[in-house]
Amino acid sequence: MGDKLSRHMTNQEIAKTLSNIAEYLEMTDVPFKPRAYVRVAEAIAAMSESVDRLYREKGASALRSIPGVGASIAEHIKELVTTGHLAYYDQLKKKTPVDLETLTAVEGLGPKKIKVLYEKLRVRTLADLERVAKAGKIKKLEGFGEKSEENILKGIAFVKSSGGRFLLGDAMREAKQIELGLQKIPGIHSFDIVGSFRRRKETIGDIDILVVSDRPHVIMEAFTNLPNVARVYAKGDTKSMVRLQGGIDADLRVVPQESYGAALSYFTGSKDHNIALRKIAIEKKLKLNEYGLFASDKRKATGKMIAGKTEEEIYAKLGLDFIPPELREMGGEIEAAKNHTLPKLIGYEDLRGDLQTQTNWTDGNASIEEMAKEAIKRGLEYIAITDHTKRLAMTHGLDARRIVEQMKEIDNLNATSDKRHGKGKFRILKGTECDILRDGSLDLPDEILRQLDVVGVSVHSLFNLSREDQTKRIVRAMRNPHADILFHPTGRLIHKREPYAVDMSEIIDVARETNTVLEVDALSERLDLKDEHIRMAVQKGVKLAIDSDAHAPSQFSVLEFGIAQARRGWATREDIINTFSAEKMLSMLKDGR
DNA sequence: GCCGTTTTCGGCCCGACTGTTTTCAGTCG
Repeated sequence: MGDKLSRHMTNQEIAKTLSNIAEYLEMTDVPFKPRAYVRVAEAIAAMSESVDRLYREKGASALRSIPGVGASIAEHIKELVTTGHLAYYDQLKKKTPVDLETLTAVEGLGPKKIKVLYEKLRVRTLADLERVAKAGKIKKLEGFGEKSEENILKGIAFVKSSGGRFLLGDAMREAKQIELGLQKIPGIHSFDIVGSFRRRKETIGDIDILVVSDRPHVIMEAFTNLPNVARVYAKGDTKSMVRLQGGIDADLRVVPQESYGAALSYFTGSKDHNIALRKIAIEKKLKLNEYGLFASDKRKATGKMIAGKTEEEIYAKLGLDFIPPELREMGGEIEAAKNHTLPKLIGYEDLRGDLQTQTNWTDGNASIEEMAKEAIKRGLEYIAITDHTKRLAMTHGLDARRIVEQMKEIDNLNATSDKRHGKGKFRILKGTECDILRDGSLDLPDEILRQLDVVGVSVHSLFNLSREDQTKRIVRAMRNPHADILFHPTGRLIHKREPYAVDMSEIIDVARETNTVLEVDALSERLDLKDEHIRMAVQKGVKLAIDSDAHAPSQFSVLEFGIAQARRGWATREDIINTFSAEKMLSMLKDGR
């Protein structure tokens, strides 16, 4: 237990505490303070180096180098990482002891309304909220009404429907922690995260881990004592189950080397995919389970083992091409594997550029140059700078005058980097994330759009137009001769907001007709397009782009989620325009320069 | 609470939309 008390605090945890403080301060109506906390929370969440470590190694003064951190927030962070608590925060919590995170997850509920609900109706949890809403007590409150109560009930239903599932990105962070913890243990031959995580589903119920080792006891001991384990449900000889600090459950199983492939396949699923594999085995007079592929022998419990060490040999013995985990969802992959018609999926190393990034010209937190440097570090050849436009006032969106200025800066940066690296090394592309206005017109004039390399268009307002109006609006934007890419086409936020009502098959048809690229926004709360829409687009020959939507250098890492999503949509390298060189990619866009 | 080619105070990304109102507060982006 000793090392659990002094365990390091992650940036996410610090950021969450600070943003909760901001919400509590909103309740008290103090001006500007909340913004100060939110600003720091965002900066910390986007940092790649650990704030905890920064403090431990360089002291409190180093904390001041984080943008937005002054004397008092530095003190708070210090207290938080050294004691695990923050008295100031505890005080605020005590005053309004509500489950902020779940209540704010309800669309339309913010700190002010939560405060009223607590003070008038003692609402602390989602269950309390549902009870008073159903009892018709909310509509009687001042400032609320019939409609608010209805919307709250709808919001509760949506929050509940996420049913304890976690975003792939959050699961990935936890998985990496576990991997780091286990890496140090001697006797681990291999370590895989299996289940829906390995299939890269957009949300994950729990983290299933498969370890090959001859020393299962050591593994069990080490796993259940990892610093980010909050509680242990079960600890056996070959299987343990725990709850992690972040709230996700994780199961770990140890298998022997000879069963590795069979176990990998079995625990990766999907369940229906496994059933289909077992049926094929039975047709071939074989038996498949988590220990291997066996000759069925009616007299004995198990016959001779035919395969099991690797997944590849199991698929081969069943007469199937290897099926990548992302496709194991019973979407026709078995037939395709039988007929040797599986697509050659885009690979995790195939992206050469990123076509949506924001900078400190609007709501990003790094300069164009810093974003470019990080992209270079990650092996990309180009990025498009696509800051917001003026309609998105909150981001200080660019108008025609400022975007012209930005273009000049990009020209300068490209020119100086040409001198440093030689021509054709890395290219910063001029772009925009141009708002689609109510009527489908765009937030920048055509003569500006014409000068940009990459024009992304997207919806950030009026999410509740009718399906017909929303579709019409987006289609009109796509028909603009300069609109190259439709960014995050459905606007959904997983667990937070439904996609807006829009006819995706019409959008895909219009994309095809107008040569508009559809984006796969890789942010793990967006993953927009969804896998099924990617597949529809690919089938119709519509081109896609996989973008990070990065607002900070560390956020390029989400690209892997976008690639995963594209793979789940059966996309190949050729379907994705930013797998090509900058020149080739640009030639594929509408203006085709 | 933070910050400064506007340094020790006085500003702080702010407009659109919704549902409540009957002139506005809260939320979202």
